[in-house]
Amino acid sequence: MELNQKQIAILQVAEKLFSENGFDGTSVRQIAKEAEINIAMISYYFGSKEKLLEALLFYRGSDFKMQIETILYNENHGFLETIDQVVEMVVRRIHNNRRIYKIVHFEFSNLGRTIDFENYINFKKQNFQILERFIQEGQEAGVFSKNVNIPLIKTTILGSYFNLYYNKKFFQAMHNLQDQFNFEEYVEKELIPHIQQTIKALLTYEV
Amino acid sequence: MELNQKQIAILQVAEKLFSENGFDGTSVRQIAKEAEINIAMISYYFGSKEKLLEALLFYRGSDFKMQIETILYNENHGFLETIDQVVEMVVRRIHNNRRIYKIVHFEFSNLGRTIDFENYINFKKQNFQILERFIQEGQEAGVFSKNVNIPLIKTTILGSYFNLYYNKKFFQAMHNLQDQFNFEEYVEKELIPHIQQTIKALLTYEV
DNA sequence: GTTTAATTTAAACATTTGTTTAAATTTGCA
DNA sequence: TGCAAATTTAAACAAATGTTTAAATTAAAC
Repeated sequence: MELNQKQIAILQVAEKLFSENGFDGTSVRQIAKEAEINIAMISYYFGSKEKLLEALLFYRGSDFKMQIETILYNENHGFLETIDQVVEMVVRRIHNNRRIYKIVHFEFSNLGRTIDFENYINFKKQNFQILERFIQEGQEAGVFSKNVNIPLIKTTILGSYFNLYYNKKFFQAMHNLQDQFNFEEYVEKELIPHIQQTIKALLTYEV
Repeated sequence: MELNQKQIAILQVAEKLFSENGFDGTSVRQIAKEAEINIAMISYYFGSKEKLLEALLFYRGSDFKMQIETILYNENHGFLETIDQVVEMVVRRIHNNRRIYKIVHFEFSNLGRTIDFENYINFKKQNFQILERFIQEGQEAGVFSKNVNIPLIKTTILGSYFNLYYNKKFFQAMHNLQDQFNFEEYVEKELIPHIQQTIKALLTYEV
């Protein structure tokens, strides 16, 4: 599907509004107003509101292409240093794509709404396999513990990020962080080091 | 606020539907139909749809009372075994309350919708402080590493659970788990041990 | 410059939305 | 039993929803 500049502008507005207010909490009139277009343009370009969401997922799907391979096969460093780099990169990437992740989590985590996710899953599968192979190499090299659930390692990395993101408001209030809590700064200075430390600990922990 | 049986039944239906379809994706007619009541009963009992949500959060808030204290101060066991028990209990508890957590995550993670969360935050704060004190004791006993971000430990535990929950469909497809993937079983047999292992590793990891 | 296609517009559409009304029914109590 | 309060009902309300229409405007092609 070819997208012109106007279509991309609409998708970006839709992504913002869907992630802030949900799919059902966003009206096509809101999107049209914020994107400064006529309501009918949404049907004209995308067919319907549902198809607009599909187009958005497809559009962002191509953004998911990741540079993990270049880090993993630039093997000048040790396994533990490489893990640090991978965690840093993964967290920054999901932070950049947090809106579309939120949409996916909330609109598709139940069985109700269904669209074709084959591309999405295939892409994630590829990414995962690269990480899986790296951890296995570390295990064979005797650096990483063998008794770990590799799929759940990614779950823990992403989960730590998103649970902070989804509870941002409460986290700040709970831990008496300064009023003008800077989420991005906290991610860089606290969350990324925490996850790095956690994953390294797990991968070197002998039971 | 006193709630009779009929009101509680309505709240439970609302909780199910809100968590499956979101607040805006659920109509009062759906709730009324599934709860087998007349639409007007929602206004009659709760005032409005928004106030129904507030009542639900308040109702579930009292469920959040947790039994962590009884585990932590039954100090027959070592610190590491106690951590295992705490993780197990926390995960099971959020699993039981997963619907209301999802509602909170998605309806309140952005600044748009706001209601009074003081009770919710105060309660979570109390829970957190119990855990915090326990970890500090472990640190003073020389069992736990001192270089950890305690607030983020809870973030990692909850995040691991919810990221699996929100990606259930994809996780299953990605890792070629059997078709009749049993989420509850996977939580018990794989996720809980994984998180236990992760937290113990982190708390004993020396940098 | 004319004609054809693509884009943009305002208006209208049928539904669905949350809420209210006023009458009917049930319940609790003297 | 009689009466007042609480509950339940069907119907109606205005407002908002996603989508379509047909005309108007702009861009592209010849």
